[in-house]
Amino acid sequence: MKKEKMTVRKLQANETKKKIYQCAEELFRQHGFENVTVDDIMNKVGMSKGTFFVHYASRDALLAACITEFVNRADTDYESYLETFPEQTATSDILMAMVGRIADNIIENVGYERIKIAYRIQLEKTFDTGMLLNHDRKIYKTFSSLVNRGMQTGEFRTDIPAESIANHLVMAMRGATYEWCIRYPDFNLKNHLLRHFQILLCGIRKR
Amino acid sequence: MKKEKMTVRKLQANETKKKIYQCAEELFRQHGFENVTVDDIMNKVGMSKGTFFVHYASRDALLAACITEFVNRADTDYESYLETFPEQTATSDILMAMVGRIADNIIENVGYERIKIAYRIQLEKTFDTGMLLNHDRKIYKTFSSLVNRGMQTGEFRTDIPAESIANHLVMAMRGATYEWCIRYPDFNLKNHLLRHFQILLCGIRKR
Amino acid sequence: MKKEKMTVRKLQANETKKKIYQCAEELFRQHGFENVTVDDIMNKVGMSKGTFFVHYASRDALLAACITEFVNRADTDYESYLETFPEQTATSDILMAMVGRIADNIIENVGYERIKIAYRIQLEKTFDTGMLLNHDRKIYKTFSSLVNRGMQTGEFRTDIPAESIANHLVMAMRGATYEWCIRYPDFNLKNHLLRHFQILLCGIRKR
Amino acid sequence: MKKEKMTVRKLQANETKKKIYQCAEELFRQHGFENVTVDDIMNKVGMSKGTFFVHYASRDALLAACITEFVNRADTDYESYLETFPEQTATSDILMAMVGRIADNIIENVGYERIKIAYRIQLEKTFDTGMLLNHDRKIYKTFSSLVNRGMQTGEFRTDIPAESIANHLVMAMRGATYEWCIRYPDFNLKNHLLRHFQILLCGIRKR
DNA sequence: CATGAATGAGCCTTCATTCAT
DNA sequence: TATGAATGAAGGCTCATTCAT
Repeated sequence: MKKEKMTVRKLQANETKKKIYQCAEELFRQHGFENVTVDDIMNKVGMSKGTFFVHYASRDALLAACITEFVNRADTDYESYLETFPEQTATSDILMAMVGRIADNIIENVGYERIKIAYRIQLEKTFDTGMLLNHDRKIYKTFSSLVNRGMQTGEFRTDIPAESIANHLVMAMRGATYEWCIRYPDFNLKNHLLRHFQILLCGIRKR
Repeated sequence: MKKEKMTVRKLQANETKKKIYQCAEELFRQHGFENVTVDDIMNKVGMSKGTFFVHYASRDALLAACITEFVNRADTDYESYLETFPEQTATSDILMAMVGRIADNIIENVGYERIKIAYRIQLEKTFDTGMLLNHDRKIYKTFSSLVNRGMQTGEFRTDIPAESIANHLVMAMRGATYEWCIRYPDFNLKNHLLRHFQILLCGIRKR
Repeated sequence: MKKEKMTVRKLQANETKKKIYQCAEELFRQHGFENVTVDDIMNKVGMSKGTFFVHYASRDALLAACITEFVNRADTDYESYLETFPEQTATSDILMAMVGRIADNIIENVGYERIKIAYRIQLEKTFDTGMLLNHDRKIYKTFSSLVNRGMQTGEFRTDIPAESIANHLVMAMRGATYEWCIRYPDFNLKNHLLRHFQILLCGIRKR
Repeated sequence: MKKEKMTVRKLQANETKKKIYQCAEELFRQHGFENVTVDDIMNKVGMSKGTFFVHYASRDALLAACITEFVNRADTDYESYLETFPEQTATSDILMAMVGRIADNIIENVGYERIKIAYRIQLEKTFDTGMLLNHDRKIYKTFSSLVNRGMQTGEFRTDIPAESIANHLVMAMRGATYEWCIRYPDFNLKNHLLRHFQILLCGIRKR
């Protein structure tokens, strides 16, 4: 009985915390990180400023929470996706499918504003940028194993180390994503990305 | 006589404005745009705060001036550089030389901090970002004409429009530069850029 | 049955109130009155903030309770101590023994931090300082009767009223205690006090 | 001409700073150090809060300035006063005159509220308490040399080191002053001090 | 043109207290 | 009784901008 009461209140509290988070996030996306004050957030939430500090130790704590969220959103498990392909599928095709899927994830799951913020933060380095770059290591590994597969099947050139090629691919991904951020909405991320990787693929193929 | 005095004053004024600009720019590079106050700037200049507003309408006006400068710095006339190559030079070689030159210009003339700021500003869009993207059109044209040349000499594939290829190349440049910004100093821009373009080149070449 | 429960609850409540008091007191001694918040206290107690206000009407109410406690601690019954001396003991000796005992009580029973707080509060007069000065009247009486005894036995001068001399002695006590507070720990209260009273004693003795 | 203008403005600025100081000081005396906010001060001054920070780096900076002032006020040069006495004057008389003069200085020049604050600060030790105790060293020396004189003229007992006696005297001064602070206005500092020193003097005299 | 004192809106944070559960 | 989420009034401090000199 006591426990239930506790749960009800905690539920409400969580609701509040979530609302703060959501309002903040929306404002961040609209106006950028540094241009949103605690006042702005709590005005939007419709509660008192003091309440903010009940749920977040500081403005920075909320920022950190946001960034963590962004990273998590981008952290789709691509590895498992790879296993869905029939064994005889050409590595190039897997690679292209992969790139398409990543693009979809970025566009739909992460979203333009969030990505933009993530890219800004990396340039500002106010926060531990390691998080974001670490995350990429997963992508590095994914690409790396993919390139290796292509080398073993004799599809890809072998004069450049697989790892190095993977680096180039990730860099290209990031480059296209950055381009999307600054050209939005006049830039179709998926299309450009696919075409770009087609060119890169030609450059990687054994001839 | 009155005129002379005016001239003297104007000269002094220009001197002052320039000094403000230089001090501000250095501070911006050191601490980032948002973290430098008018006080900081004028402390460094060694003049009073009021003087700042004599020469710049607002803090933002100075920022805008800075960005314009950054763009101009990057605006080396690469076209003329192209003409220095003997007529029979392979387009691939010219392209690679070109990329190397651009890298040198970015690294030495523009500099890491300035580039980083420019890239940040594009993401923040507090200012007219058009400037920066316009500037690139020059590079687009340069790459475009280069790709065209390669197509005419039969070196490059012709199934993709030259302009489109140029777009991919510029995007790759920007991607590598962004990577430099976030990985600095553990990332050799010129090396990576050249290797990356070698791969791209393979993807563009006729086979 | 209901009654028993009530008693149980009351006991628990008292327990809680006491715990709050003890934790608060320790924090006050460590960090000073103004630097301890209700949060700090209840954190140490390990209960919720709301509970504090169940037991104390306000933060100030707790402070008042503390001060009362301090006073009570200092309120050792010195009178009864006096009676332990053989009748023929010289008054000077009793006086000195008395002073030594008071010093011991201050040092060991009351303690440095508590005394310091008490002395500060008297200067701040945020609370009813009367309490503290009233308490002293007991000491006045003790000293007074002692001085009277000395006069009757012909040990002490009689040109100054006994009460007035007692006032001087208490003031000297307080002065030395204040000195202890501000020179702690480089000041041995008991030693200094005894030496000081030796001088005073010389000034009081009949010659 | 330019200089004069400068002077006029600086004069006004100094005026403002002084006004802030005076208003602050008055509020401090009325309500105690911690209970006065920058808002309070500037409300009284009748200028904007920002102006406060033009003249004082922080609230604490103002507090420090106040305390320094208090100390300076108490720092009357008693040494020179000593020299005004005819050579054959009895040391006891000089000592008593000295004490009277110190009392006058405390009462009239320093003032009740300021002394109270100084004594509180010593107990709080928020600030460098050294300042206040250092100042006393002057008094120590003054008393010390006076006691020495008394010993040399054979007026004072010599079984206690002059320095030690001086310590007792200063402590007594401080004790009486503290008493004044907490008993104000029902305590005549000068009278009590003189009577107290008369007793002490008896204790110090050779017999 | 240069100065720098004055401004005031704004910012993040703290904390005693209330109250529904 | 106990809880802890919510409150809101302060508090100290920053900073771009204005303006009289």
